[in-house]
Amino acid sequence: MPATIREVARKADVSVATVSRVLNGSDSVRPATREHVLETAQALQYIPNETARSLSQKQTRTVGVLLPDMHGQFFAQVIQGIEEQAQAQNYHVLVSSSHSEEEEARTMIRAMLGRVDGLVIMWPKSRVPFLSETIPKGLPTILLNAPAVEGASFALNFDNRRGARNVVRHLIEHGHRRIAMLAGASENHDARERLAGYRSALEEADLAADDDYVIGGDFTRESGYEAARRVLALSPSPTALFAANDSMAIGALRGLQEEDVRVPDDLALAGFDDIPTARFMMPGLTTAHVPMRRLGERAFEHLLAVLSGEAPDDGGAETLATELIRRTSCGCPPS
Amino acid sequence: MPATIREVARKADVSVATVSRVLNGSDSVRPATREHVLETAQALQYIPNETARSLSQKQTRTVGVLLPDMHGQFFAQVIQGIEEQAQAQNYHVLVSSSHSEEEEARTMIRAMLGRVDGLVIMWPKSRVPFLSETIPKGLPTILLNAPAVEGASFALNFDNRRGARNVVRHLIEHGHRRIAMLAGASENHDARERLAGYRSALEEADLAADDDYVIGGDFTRESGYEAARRVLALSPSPTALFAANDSMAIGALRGLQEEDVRVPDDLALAGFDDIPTARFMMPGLTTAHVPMRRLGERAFEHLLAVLSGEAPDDGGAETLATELIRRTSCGCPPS
DNA sequence: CTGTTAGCGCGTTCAC
DNA sequence: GTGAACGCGCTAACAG
Repeated sequence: MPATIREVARKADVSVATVSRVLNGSDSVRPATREHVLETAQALQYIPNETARSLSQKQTRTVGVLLPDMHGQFFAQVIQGIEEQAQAQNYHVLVSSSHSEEEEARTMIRAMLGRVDGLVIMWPKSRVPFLSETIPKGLPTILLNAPAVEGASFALNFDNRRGARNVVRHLIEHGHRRIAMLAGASENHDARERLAGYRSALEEADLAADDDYVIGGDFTRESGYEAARRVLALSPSPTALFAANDSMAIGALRGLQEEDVRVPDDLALAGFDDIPTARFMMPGLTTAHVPMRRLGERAFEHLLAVLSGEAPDDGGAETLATELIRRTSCGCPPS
Repeated sequence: MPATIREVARKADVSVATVSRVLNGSDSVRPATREHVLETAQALQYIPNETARSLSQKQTRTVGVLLPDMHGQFFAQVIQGIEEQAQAQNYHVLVSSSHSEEEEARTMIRAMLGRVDGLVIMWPKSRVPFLSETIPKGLPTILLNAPAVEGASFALNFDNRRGARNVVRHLIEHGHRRIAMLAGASENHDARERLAGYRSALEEADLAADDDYVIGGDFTRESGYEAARRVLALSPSPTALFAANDSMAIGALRGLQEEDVRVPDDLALAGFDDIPTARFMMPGLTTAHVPMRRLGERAFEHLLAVLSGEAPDDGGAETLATELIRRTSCGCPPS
């Protein structure tokens, strides 16, 4: 239905090569010719067939993005970070969300093969086994929030351990000595790192790290809500609670308030991520800010770099710093 | 780098046509031949080049999705709805978020042209002028949350007006007679409809609709937070506040609580959307549930229908019902 | 500067 | 059943 380059060429009385030249801005074409071609292209409402271009240029100018199912707020921010950079470079973004199941992820990756020039995969699970088996050698791949780099071109992580340690340190500075932790799923890489950060802060302050004080959760608000009760059952009672992410902290806050526990007076609380709502909780949630959008941006930037041969393809890594955000749930005065 | 169909054919000692046949499942091929081809394809790690397939089949099996910048849960949910359906039908999703600027949207649409078989565009602004000028005739387009259907194949909306009316009615049932509204931007279609619903509920109950009681916002938490002060300055004081979306309601709740206003005792509060956090606010936020994910699913379903000729391409419309969710911010007892 | 031509990788008639 | 050959729309040498 739409006009092809050939029709434009015929109508403008030039060759397809010339049309191609003027449309791709490049080469040398006589200004008069150029203008004439441009006009007839306009008149014919000519739109280049991107599929054909991709085929002949052997590049799709598209990156595939695979994200886990959860991470509601993250989803948006990461993609927007990627998308913004991509857009600026005339690249496109093909998304697909696996449901955190290995087999499904495999399927999705296979489906994207041949449609993308590179991949960005967020895979917070501990096992990252499928990469080398599923992704063809030579397809640049950026791994997000994943424990290992094997088979990937590059890995991007937050500084979870240090961030968590800073949060817990801050709680300690407030005078707390019995600090419980609401942990994430043990097979989640971020969750493990944050737990490790918690432990190292405790150790560094010569505080006992009682395993009973580590309560299991799964990063959902619901699990945080349910954990509140278990925290209150702890003996001796902790005076502070560090949740491995804000969603759980928000769930826990709700659960605590239902039990008339005052935060931070009866129990100080801190989270991780600094999701947008954290600031609007009452009290405001102290947390570690995680640059989600930046993660997406860096992922694309680096992908583009290896795509254009400016960066090696053999597994570098980078860590993005987090920042302690003091609000009032930890006991800090309102600013 | 990857193997082509030709190599498979040569290695298997058959023609490319045969390879193509077995790979596309169809036609009649001798079982022995089929198996042999399958094996060598496997051995060569053959992966069909999707770009080439698209070119020869004149279809990309890809849908483009254009969403406004407004971050938040919506983004994720709508895309996931679309993506899930697409995945099931072996389609792909190309995303791109405009920044709510017409010109930018145009650019993004143009960039996707020739790469997609259809478009899903969310455009809550009142003016939807660019469609017919920018989108080639014949490219199926589903419009989301938009006021008009001109030039689109189909339009999908929430029942904002009815939903808002129900929320306000509920507030009235609680005995409130002075109900203020925290409205969204006036150029936003959803916001206008919700305002209209508010007004009709008031009218229906013979309550005065004082314009002073309508406070302007922009759907962000921040605008809700700032609006809280203005609500408190109203005279006579309203006894209930209806926010046009949950984000603003959450911002307002925070602002009110900072002023020691008790919700719902001093001021009842209700929102709209039922975002995941609404339930975890303290008090729980009464709101209208909006099936965001379903919106995405329906969008793809219908797009596929027109793509396969099962549905007309000439501008039908559908409205998705919302549901009143009673929590405690309106004065309802905890369940 | 510009036109001709050969692919890009695959689906698909149309003969055999 | 199977193979040869053409075409999808465009880019990229290679000639002029």
